[in-house]
Formats: sequence, structure tokens, C-alpha cells
Amino acid sequence: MAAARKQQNRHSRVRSDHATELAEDYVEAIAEQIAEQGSCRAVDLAEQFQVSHVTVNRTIGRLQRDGFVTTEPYAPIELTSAGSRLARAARRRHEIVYQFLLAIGVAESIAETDSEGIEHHVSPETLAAMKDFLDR
Amino acid sequence: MAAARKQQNRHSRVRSDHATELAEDYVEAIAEQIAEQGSCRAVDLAEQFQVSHVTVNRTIGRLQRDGFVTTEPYAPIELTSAGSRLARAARRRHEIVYQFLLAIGVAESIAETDSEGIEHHVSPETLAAMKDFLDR
DNA sequence: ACGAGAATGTAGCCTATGCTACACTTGCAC
DNA sequence: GTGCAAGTGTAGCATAGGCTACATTCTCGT
Repeated sequence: MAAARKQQNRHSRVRSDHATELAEDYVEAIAEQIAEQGSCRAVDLAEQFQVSHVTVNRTIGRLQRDGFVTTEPYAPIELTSAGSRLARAARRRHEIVYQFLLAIGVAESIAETDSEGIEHHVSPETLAAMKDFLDR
Repeated sequence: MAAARKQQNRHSRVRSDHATELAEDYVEAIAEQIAEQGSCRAVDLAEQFQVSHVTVNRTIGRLQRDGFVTTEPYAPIELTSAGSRLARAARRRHEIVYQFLLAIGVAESIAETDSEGIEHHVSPETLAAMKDFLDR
């Protein structure tokens, strides 16, 4: 059952992608916030993601558990080296997908939104194909 | 705060996409199963999605609650007209994304996997751009 | 027509991700 | 140096989507 197996892997991967995509969005946002404002507070993330500060708080807790950020009570959020690496990778992927969408004729505002959702599901191979397309 | 608002909408849309993507995957699989085998049983979906039959059961319950499928205990799963419509739309979107990935040089096996994750985050505008690209 | 095995249903548990309401710190204005 | 507003933390709740273990129903071969 090659077809069935493929299906299985497909959906399993989509599920595991979901587990990492919030993490990627957060570290990306944290890196950006630090670059722009010098530090990142929970309230900034809450506004950006349009969720309550409580949700941010617990998500940050998970990110800390998973080794992507460090925080102490009432202190700003910092990225670990693993977090910075993840942020850079996500940023790069995001940028390529965004530019790629523009290149095939998608309007800026649409490309911004769609690239956000798409970036987490783009494999290295597909990202390479997008990059090749942009370089052509 | 135009930039902040954009960010907000971006992430809000990604979240709401997630709420519908399992539904789309399920109705798509159900439609395919019915087309191929004549009817769709929970066990088929469990195998395809690589989850337990219990998970399928409850997901089907949600789909029924939301008006996409009908079932009775121990009976096969049927699509409502809304479910069929959703399945057709998802199938079409999936196919365009898949063909598009092939067209930009992604290998078949990778395109199969990636299109599964990407299709749910492609807006009508981006889908149109992909279709244009294919038609060119 | 009945018994075994497959399919389905149910109970109860887990994590992730959302929320509101309320408590506590911090930091700044005065 | 105090007090209030903003920022954080905590308690407790909800839903989605996973699971295992066990109970029930169906179906098919003999």
C-alpha cells in the first residue's frame, strides 16, 4: 500500500508541522521585537498575535521548556541560541515565500497573509525551488 | 497602527484556517473513499490519517455537528451537500497547488506532501495566481 | 444460526491553545 | 516616597484533537 503509506506520512507531517509553527512564529516575532525595540515583553506579543497575555505567558513557558527562550518573572523575554537559530531560519523561509508569492503576481497584502500560513509547510526542497525561481 | 493590524489579521487567519483544515481533509478523504470504494467507514479514515478510530469518531461527530456529514451508529459516513461542496473545493485547491509545485520543479513525492500542508493556507487570490502560472 | 473477528462506541486521560477574572509587581509621575 | 496604571502571574474553564482500554454491535463463513 504505497499510496496509503504516502497519505499517512503526509498527514503525520502536517500534524507535526503544527506543533512547531507557533514556536516559529513566536521566536520570529520575539527576534523582530528585540531588533526594533531592544527588548520583548509579553504584552507586545499579545498585541501582535491578537491573543490574551495569558495565552502568551503559557506559550512562552512552553518555549522555555523546549529551550528556545529564557525568562524570569516580570522580566523581558530573551532568545536562547537555539531560539535565535530557529528565528533566523523562519525569517529566511518567510521572506523567500513572501517574495515568491509577489513574483508569481500575488498582491502585497495577500502575500503577507498567505506567506504566514504557507511558510510552515514548505519543505527545504520546495523552498529551494522557490529560490531558484526567484533567481531566474 | 496599520502594520500591527496587518500582523493581527495575518495570525488570526492562520488560526481560523487551522479550524477548517481538518474538516477539509476529512471531507476530501471521505469523498475520495466513496468514489473509490462506494462507501466510507471510520476505519478507512483512521488508516489514512494514521490516527486511532476514536479520534476519527469524534472528528466525524464534529463534522456532523457542523453540517458536513451524516452518520448513524455502525453505518457508513455520508457527505451532506455542504460537505460535498467543501470536498470539491478542497480537491480543486489541492490539485492546483500540487500541479503548481510540480511546475516550479518540485519532485512528485515532495509535492504530494507539501501540497497537503500548503493548500489550506492559499487564498483565492494566490490560487488564481498559481492557476495563471499553470495556464501560461 | 451462531461464533469469531472486525468495526464501532464509550469512558477517561493527556496536551496545546484559547479565554475571563482576579491578584500581585513594577515603575513612573508627582 | 507613594500611589496608580501597566504589565505579569495565577486560578479555573472551554474546545480541539490525540491516546488506551474496554464494551458493544455487525457481518460473514461454516
